[in-house]
Amino acid sequence: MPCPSQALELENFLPYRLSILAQIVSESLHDLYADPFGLTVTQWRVMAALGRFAPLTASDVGQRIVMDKVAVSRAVAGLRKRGLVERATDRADRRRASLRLSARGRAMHARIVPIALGYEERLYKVLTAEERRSFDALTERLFAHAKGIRQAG
Amino acid sequence: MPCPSQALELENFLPYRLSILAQIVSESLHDLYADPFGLTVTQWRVMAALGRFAPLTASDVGQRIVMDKVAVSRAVAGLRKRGLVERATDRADRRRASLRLSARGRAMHARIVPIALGYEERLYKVLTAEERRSFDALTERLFAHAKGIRQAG
DNA sequence: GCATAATAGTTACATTTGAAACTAATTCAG
DNA sequence: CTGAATTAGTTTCAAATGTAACTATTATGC
Repeated sequence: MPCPSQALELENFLPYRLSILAQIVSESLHDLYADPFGLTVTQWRVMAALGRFAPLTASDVGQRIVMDKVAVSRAVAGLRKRGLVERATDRADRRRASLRLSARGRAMHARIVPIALGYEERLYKVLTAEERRSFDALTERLFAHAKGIRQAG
Repeated sequence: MPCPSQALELENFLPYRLSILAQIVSESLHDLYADPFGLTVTQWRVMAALGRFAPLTASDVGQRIVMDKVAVSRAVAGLRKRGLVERATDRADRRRASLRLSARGRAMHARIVPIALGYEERLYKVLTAEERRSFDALTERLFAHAKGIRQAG
């Protein structure tokens, strides 16, 4: 074998494995809230961010959920049209506007959260408590490291 | 507290964490091959599948890389236009066509594989060998379980 | 102060993606 | 056999997405 550069075994290749795992989890969860609540994945994430940290500006939301400002803007537009999110222009800096869930938005959020946590719990059932902690710690480290690598180039 | 349904802490929520981890890893890798080779993520995955398992039909490819047939069809069309993939209609069943990398495709594949494996190795450096095995085993179990949950409904 | 640059957010356009309809070939039921 | 049902793969049309341009407002340099 002249050039024994290892073969790429797709099924064992970390980026690929992470991608399909994240995909099936995200789609499974979406199956649970898409139909009853009519939310896209991005809309739900914006609601989740506001449910936890409101009030936030659109930029804050984007930072929290790692989503660019255009995507946030569109998700918020859709949520406002349905009366789920309220916006208040900042008096001091009128470029900014703080966002928060409306009463309706909070009510919907409160109904989705147990569904989301229930799914997560169901998923975690395949791991022991210790494995679960271990997995969380490992993903955390991988994430931090991946960010570092990316910036370093 | 009347309804103590735990709060959803987005930053600790498994589906969310997996999603952003997979995203940054996939994008980082894409940064490495997009510019020099002009491939999309889906095109690269098709090449990787063919590089490892050819010949495959389009359906086979879709199964391997968890991608629907429309996406495979489009990726293959692009790769064929660039002379990276060859198609041969099956004599026995003329609906099918087996796909494989062309000589050019193999050459490009051979140049990308070390880059991809190098990135993976770099990413894994933040884990010990044992942590790495552990992480692989845990993702494998989570993936199998997520598939099971999804089908069960 | 006033022109310039920077920031928050939206809009417009082009590309990508996904769902459904479609074509072509094969299988199956009677 | 013959017509309905299946399967492989492509095309079509609508929706989602990303990039870049744009508006409005605030900060900065001189």
